[in-house]
Amino acid sequence: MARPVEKRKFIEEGVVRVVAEKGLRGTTIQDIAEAANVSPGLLYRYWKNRDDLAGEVYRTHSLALLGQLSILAASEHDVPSRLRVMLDAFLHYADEHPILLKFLLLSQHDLSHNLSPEQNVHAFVRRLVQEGIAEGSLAEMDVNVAASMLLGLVLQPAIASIYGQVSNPVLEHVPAIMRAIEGALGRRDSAGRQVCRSWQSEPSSVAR
Amino acid sequence: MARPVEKRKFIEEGVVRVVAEKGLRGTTIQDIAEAANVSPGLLYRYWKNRDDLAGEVYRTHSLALLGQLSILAASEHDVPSRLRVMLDAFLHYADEHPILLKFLLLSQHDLSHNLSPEQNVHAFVRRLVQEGIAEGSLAEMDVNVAASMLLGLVLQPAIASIYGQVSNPVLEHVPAIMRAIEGALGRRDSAGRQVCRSWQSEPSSVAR
DNA sequence: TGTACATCAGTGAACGCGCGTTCACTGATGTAC
DNA sequence: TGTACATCAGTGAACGCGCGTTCACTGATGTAC
Repeated sequence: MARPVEKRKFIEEGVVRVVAEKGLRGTTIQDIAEAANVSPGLLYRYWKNRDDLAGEVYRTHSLALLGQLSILAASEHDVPSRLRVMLDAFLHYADEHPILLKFLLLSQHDLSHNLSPEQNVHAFVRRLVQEGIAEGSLAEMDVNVAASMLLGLVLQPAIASIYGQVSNPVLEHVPAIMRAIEGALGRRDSAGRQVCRSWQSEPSSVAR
Repeated sequence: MARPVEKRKFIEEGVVRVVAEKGLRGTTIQDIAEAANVSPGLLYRYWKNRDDLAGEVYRTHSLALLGQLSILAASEHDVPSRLRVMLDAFLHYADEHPILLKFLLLSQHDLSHNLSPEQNVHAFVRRLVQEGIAEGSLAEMDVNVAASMLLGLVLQPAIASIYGQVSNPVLEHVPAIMRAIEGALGRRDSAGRQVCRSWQSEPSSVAR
């Protein structure tokens, strides 16, 4: 047992599982070591302490997810289409990696300081809302309120699915959530009809 | 220093402040004792331990808030009106008791087992959605998904305001959030026009 | 190919601090007579 | 009204367990010659 084995990854995977279950402050070094099948001492070869470990893992997965969503968004040409591909990818992620998502959502308060202000989720969504208002697909309103509502509309169903309050796979609820987003934020004319045609179009390429 | 002083209440208030800041597992008995200006030992006269104390306080405030919202809802005769008075009261609460709300939201994962299943927030909102669909003011859709979206639409702006991402007072955003709720969940006819008139009416009695 | 040594991922016993919890004690107030 | 005693909210020193962290050690693999 030496060079060939990479137990570092076991630890990175273990901490996600334990923290998702017990919360960061509720998990001990022993818990992590046991979950990773590793001696407690090994942790300190790679990280300064538990917060350092959890922070790095949180940062890595957050940026990976946000980066993936950014790339998908960049290939679409209006905000409704971007929202659709991102929603699709996010709920796909929620179905595939429920424990990882639980880790990310539960640890936000303790670990989000590991992300720089520009990497902040709220700021990311706000930029999207600003673009939507500028291009005329979203109704004019307070961008911060709109961003938080959009976030809530997407995150809460994902959270509910983690707690078994919503049926799996969540991916099946994309159409319902997409309609709700359109209704909540989409621009309408004085007769109450939707203004931007791209809300209706089918997804161009759905990642499954 | 004896009978006349009721330090029990200092502790109940102190634990809210500290847990809102550090999270339940991150706060020590010492922290609570200091915040309440009380000796650590006193805690054990009234509660079995920290979780017992926090659980009781969580339960009390959750039920008080939910009870208050229920009473307000009961005096309105359709779901849109009920949603409006509840939204108004909830955001008023968020403005008046931001630390208490932070405590309740942050401790959900650790403490919500202190509420019985019927006292669960998701179940509460789901019942409301079911009524709305039955009376025709809400569009027909999966009640669990609808309940979680409704919750997200309201909770996320409140959370954002706690973190300073949305301007205070949040109460000012009631009209914007109400419009979003209507758009996201309200029933529409085939022409896309709203069906239920009560979405438009002004609040009957706004608690300020 | 064999030998001697270096490297370094990984171990786990040991340490000591910080924390939750206990409990003998204090002293102000209430009460009996 | 005064005295003696009971009550009980509140204290804080002391204890001991559990936890984070350290570090001397192991042994498999790599490398030099």
